[in-house]
Amino acid sequence: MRRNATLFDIADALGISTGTVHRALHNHPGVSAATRSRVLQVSKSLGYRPNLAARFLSQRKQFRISVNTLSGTTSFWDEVRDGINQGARALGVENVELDFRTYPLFGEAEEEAFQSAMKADSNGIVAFPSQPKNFRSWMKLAAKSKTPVVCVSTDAPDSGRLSVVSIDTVASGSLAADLLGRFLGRKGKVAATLSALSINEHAEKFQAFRSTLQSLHPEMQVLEPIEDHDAESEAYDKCRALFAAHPDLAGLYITTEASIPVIQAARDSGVLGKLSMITTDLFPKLADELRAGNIAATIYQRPRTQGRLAFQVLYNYLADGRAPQQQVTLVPHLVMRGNLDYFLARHPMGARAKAAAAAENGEAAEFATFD
Amino acid sequence: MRRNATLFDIADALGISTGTVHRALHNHPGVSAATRSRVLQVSKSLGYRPNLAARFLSQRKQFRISVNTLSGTTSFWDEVRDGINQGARALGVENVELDFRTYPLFGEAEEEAFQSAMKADSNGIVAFPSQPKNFRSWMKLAAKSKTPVVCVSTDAPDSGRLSVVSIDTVASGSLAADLLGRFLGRKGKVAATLSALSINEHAEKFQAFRSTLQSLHPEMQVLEPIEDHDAESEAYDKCRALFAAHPDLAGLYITTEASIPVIQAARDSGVLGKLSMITTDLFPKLADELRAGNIAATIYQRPRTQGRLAFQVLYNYLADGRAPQQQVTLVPHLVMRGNLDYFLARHPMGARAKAAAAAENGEAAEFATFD
DNA sequence: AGGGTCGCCGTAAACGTTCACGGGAGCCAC
DNA sequence: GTGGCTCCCGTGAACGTTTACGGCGACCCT
Repeated sequence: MRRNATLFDIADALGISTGTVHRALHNHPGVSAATRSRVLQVSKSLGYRPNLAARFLSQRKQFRISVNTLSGTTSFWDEVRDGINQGARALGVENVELDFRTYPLFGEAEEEAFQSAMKADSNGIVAFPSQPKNFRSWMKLAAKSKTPVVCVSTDAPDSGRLSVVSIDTVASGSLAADLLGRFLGRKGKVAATLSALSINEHAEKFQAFRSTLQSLHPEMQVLEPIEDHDAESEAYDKCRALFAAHPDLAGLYITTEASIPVIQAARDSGVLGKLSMITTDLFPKLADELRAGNIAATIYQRPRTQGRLAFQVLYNYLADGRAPQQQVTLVPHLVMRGNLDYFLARHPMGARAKAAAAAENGEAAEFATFD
Repeated sequence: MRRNATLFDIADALGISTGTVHRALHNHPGVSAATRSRVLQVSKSLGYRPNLAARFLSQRKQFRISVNTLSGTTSFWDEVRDGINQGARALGVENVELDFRTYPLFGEAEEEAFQSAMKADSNGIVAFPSQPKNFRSWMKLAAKSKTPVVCVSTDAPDSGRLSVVSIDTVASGSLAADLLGRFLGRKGKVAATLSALSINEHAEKFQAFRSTLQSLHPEMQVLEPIEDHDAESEAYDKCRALFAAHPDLAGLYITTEASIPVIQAARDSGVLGKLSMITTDLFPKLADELRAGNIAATIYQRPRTQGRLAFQVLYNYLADGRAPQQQVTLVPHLVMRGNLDYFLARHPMGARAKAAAAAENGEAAEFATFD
């Protein structure tokens, strides 16, 4: 069982010192081209792989990662942060320090968080770009000091971000379409609400929803999308108008977080029972509606997994310099009445209780919250 | 930014040596009860956390983990092994050596793999208990040398295994029930096939399927389960008989891997078009049927994630002594025509091409296969 | 009193990598 | 010939933990 080759093995084979080998392998100055190539040669032939434990111990590098996210009303962002923590803990070596900066949706607090992160010499940032437009200019701050930024949940295209971790919009929209089609017997009129068509993710979801419905269930009719601009009252009003204008509406896909006002509108319009609704995300109020049978299904965007992957992407880049994929997308989970209990047990409220119970038994609570 | 407390800090505070501190913290002999408690006291007050990089470097421990799985016909087990590899690579430090032992479903090769693993001084085993009964006796081998065993995909109750990683059977069965109910307009007759009621997982899935259907869609009728005992011909024959006996059958839930013979039976009986079927797993042939619209949906059991978690559970136990949960269950994914392409891109066949493309761009292929 | 054992503890060398420092060779200029 | 410079390279000390070894009492036995 031969152990891995070390720097010393390479140095020994060439009759040089480990310092030179190290410089050669890392393209540091102070090595002649001839020796460098000989080192690379021998390194490859010995199958050298650096001992990461020794590296971490030696350079004692503490990555400082700033996490800039919303202090949202639902637990979505709590779960994202939880996933980031989880990713950091799963690391084996603890050489990363997380700075959480949270701010409300509106206002300039987002920019302040960015500036504060830069001032604190963060090595990397995980951020939610609430306004992709403005985000571009925040990003210039980070670009100055070559600080990599990974977007989570929403992309900021052409902003120079390192990568983005989000739900696969096409998979979400298409799944919703296929489901609604089968729930409704492949006929009838359906609609969809979204935040704004100007936001890429929402536009893509709707596009996927419509095109899938047209190709798989061509007899169905898709109405024009409804934009609520993240305002509850707008969602409510527009949906009441929708239900009034289309009394024969059979299905509704709510891509936004604000599903409660839509459900309320359906209730007030008296169409709650005869409407098949598919919503997005999962939180207590929505769970109640799901259990009551008022909505058929909800698409869970796995915030915890998003957070965990965002962290891992950023960490791998910082630690190894590995360029990640431009985008990392993941499948959403489908939650219906049938499997609702499974998700509630893993939800922050339920999971906390469960983690406490696990701790009683001396078990690790870590895996209680995997999805 | 004060760094973490070290052994030396503790030793210094007490005027003793690091060796003693180390012995005290690890309950090693050679320390008086008095000093031990003082060490623990100071350690806690300083918030000491061991530097894992230093630990790994020092003890240079190479965990040897044996992975005993099926050489199955579908890609399920390839994906499980892939996930285990992924878990090992994501570790940050490379101190684990994986020994893969694969064997066919029947025969005594499974026992041989166990013996071989013990002979090779494996520190831990990830195994699939193909025959939970016999498994108990294999486990005695492992128990002798206190080798922890984590079951993957199927549990072996009362066998002394450390933990099990599998799909949540209740979530699977209940989801299938809820879906079929809504696909069929909440009425009609449905059936389910499974491998054998004597296998816990299958019994639980069916039980969840039936009880969810009864509670959510009480007007529907569930027939007695069909056991195929993992034999394709038996599945085919019994399903032909089923279709003949119940021409009004509306839905079918196939919990087993062997869905192809069932589909063939439906085709030969001429009921393929009017039957709503939900299957399990995902492989090329099944993808074709899904794309053709012959089955409504399939429940993907996320073998890669199962493998990754099984590895992590075992590793955390070996490295930190953390007792894991008795069972780790995960949600299955729902695959329909709408989101099929997403999964195919991540499947071994598609993923290989994608990984190659990512490598071209200098990107890490690692995240191409996440789910 | 000498020798042996046992319990407690200090010492120091490893593990493999990183990095600051310095030294020698060569070269040019004054 | 002295000084200064650059280019290449060796040296050695860190990083924090583990572990084999040895030492120093205290105690018991003959």
